[in-house]
Amino acid sequence: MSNSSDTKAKLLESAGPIFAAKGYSKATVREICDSAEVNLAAVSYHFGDKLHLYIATVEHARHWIHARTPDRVVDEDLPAESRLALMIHTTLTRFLGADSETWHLKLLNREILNPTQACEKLIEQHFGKRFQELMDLIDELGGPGLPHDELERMAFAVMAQCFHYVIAGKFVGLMTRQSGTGTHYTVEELTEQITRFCLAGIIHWKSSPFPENFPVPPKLETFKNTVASGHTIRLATPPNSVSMSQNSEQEI
Amino acid sequence: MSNSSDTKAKLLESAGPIFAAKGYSKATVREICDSAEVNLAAVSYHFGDKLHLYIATVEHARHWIHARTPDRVVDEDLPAESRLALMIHTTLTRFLGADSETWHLKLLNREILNPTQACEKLIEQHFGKRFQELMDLIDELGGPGLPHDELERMAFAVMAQCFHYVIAGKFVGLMTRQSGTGTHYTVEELTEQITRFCLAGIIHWKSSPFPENFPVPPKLETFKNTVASGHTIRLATPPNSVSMSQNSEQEI
DNA sequence: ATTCGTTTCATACAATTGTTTGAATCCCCT
DNA sequence: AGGGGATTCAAACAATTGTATGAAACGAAT
Repeated sequence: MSNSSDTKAKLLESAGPIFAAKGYSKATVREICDSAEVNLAAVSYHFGDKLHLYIATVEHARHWIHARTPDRVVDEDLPAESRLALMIHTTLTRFLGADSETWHLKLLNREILNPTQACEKLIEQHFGKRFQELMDLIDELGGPGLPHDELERMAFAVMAQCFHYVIAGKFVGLMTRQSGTGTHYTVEELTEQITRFCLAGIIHWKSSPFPENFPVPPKLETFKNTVASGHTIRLATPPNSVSMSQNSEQEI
Repeated sequence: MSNSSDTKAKLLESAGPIFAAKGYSKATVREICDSAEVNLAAVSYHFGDKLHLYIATVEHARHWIHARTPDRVVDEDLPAESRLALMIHTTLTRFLGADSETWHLKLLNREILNPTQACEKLIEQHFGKRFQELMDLIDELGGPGLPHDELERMAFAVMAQCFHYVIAGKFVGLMTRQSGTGTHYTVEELTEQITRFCLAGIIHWKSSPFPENFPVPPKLETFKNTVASGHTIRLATPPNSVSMSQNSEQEI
């Protein structure tokens, strides 16, 4: 067996950042093997094919993170507000950090946005824990008696804002280029912004009214000659709700 | 010239949904030509190459939307709360609708997440308008005197939540599968949720405190043995702020 | 009807990429 | 020292994809 696990490990370590940066299909096995300084056939020999190398890489990343992440990320003794800030700061730091340091999480993040076959349960388990933690926190902050679905969607609201600066970073850059506020998007400023915004949202959630019977948005096709005026809310929803409909064939 | 523009139009119409669904690199010229029922060489002949077909398609989509979208999407006479709800509803409806009806916007959305060379200014212009509209609305809601950068980031907070269900739809589906709340993610419920949450966040923004001196999040490497305890906020930020750093090589 | 520029078509080419192959090499064991 | 399984290597194969080519078909003007 000799140094068999050596090449295998080199491959896993090299494949991680590349898969994380370029995604499954744009990462080439040649590039990975070059980076790992192993022969091209090594992937086939040690993992069977590219897909199974990828799966092993995701597993590797999950283990790496799992081994270094305590069951509860935040200290129970802190006030809830600080715990929320801490969670947000941690997430932003890890997602916005240099590639070389944070590819593990970025790879999992890629799986979040585009789950692939064999990894769904893993992702579900790992992020499910973090998500539950966030929901508990929101429950504590938002006062008791919040319905489960509202809690869930508020947790998504927090996550969405953290994700946004990772996913749509280039867009943020474009939008802020002309206003010259590009320097206001450091991890610290974003942490403060998101924390304060979400705290206000959560704490005042119950007393925040929804403007009822707001005019239905005109459909795109008839936009030109229609002026919005007060109907009731349009009830027609797409056949499937949000769950599995979007991003149907983006990766793998 | 005969029916030259016929094939050209067929190509543009067929390329749109395909590029929108699969992205630039995964969409193949052959697939597009098959769908358009034109010869393979038509792309080369009419557009030069695949890239210029793509650029033309984005342009086409932008024109299509631009011609159907009034300068101001929302009615000035409505109360600001209703206008926010309307904006959010419109965005969600368009992004979560069936592919065949909404590929124009989805293609532009793809450009947002991953701007490509020739289209940046177009996207910037189109979405810049919508973004400014949103910022004006938040300014009106959040009371006067809000600094520009705070306004900007709040607008991103609203956008981020709308985008989230488009981008991370599969993730939402996975997370909500076990709790059985999948039916709570219709356009209407999401509109209400996001509107109420953001309204609370915006209106109570000024009075929402940031927990100062919250403990610094332990770095991943040392997670296991470190217990968070009160330092000051870590000031070290990644060399570049969020702007152009992420998603460096996802698409062409 | 012939001509000529435009458009379409079937086919071929070159580059890339995942995978395979069979020989060469290494390393442990007796 | 040598046998034998495990591993590495260079080269090749097959499939896909963007693009180019040259002939054929078309349509309007003469």
